[in-house]
Amino acid sequence: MEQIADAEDLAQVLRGASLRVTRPRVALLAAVHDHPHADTDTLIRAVRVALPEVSHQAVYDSLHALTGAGVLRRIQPNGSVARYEARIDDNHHHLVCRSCGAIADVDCAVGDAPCLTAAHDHGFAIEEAEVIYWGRCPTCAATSAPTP
Amino acid sequence: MEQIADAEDLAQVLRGASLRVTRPRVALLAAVHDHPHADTDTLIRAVRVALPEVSHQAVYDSLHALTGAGVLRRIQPNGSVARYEARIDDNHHHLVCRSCGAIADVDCAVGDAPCLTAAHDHGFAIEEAEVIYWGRCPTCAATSAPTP
DNA sequence: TCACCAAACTTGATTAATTCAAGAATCGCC
DNA sequence: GGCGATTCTTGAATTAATCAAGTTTGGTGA
Repeated sequence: MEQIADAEDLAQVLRGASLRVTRPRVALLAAVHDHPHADTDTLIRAVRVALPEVSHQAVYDSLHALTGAGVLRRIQPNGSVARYEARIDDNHHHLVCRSCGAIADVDCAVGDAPCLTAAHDHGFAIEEAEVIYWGRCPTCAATSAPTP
Repeated sequence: MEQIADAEDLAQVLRGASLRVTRPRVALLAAVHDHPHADTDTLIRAVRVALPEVSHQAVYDSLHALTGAGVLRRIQPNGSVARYEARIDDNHHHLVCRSCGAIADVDCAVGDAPCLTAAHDHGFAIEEAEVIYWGRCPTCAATSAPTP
């Protein structure tokens, strides 16, 4: 549970996004940095280590505010609950383990804004491509079970 | 609400996947063919047009069975509920509208099993790549609102 | 430094999607 | 046609997330 960035840095991130700096938000940002790809429940618990009295609603509100401002990114692989990550402005994608649900980051192979060209865009104005690689993490791949 | 494939064809699909052929399952398969990318609630309603007495649980069970057998594919773009599609064995991806949630299919630009090479796989055994293109559908793009 | 006010937070209830569980009905095989 | 396992019905329970009303707090301008 180490603090990767100090409170003042995180406050700057919030100010930079025109968001008010509150204790719950700073604690939440720290929690997301500490627990990449964590779900909401994990984040609530992590925030409460620093601020025991924070309500779950404050965390939900903050997650929405920070996600809306582009400070956090929400991801939600197929049967999973919502998870959040401190979004760096790179264009990275995710590896998800079918067995244990572990998530890892992968840089995009093609470039900075790749995959943005679909074969046939049906008239859609495409803004972003999200890629999820499904497979088995090293630990689960080593386990006997061939395919769960 | 036209039947795209007749009941016997759908029954064959089920038998081919070693699944028992039941009225709810056949009706569900037909419903998924008729309503591509529909959510569970829509499918329950569609199934009940043909079989009014079907329980929601039967639909949930059938969706799990057919998804597990590879006859259907479950997709769930970021804040959306689960949606299902009759999975043809091609490797196609999805266009999702950020405004209205509309989903369209896109063939994969790169080939049959593309994108399967990530820059750095972290030791994962990658089996499949899922791509979601986020943007705005023609209708929503035409609407004044620049970004919702 | 102080006071104000909108934004953010607390508290507590509510919704929506999905799952769990026990017993009845049905499918496929013999 | 009858048997046994699977599937379906019924109804309750869980979980994630949202809604709503009232209180507190951060930031701005006096």
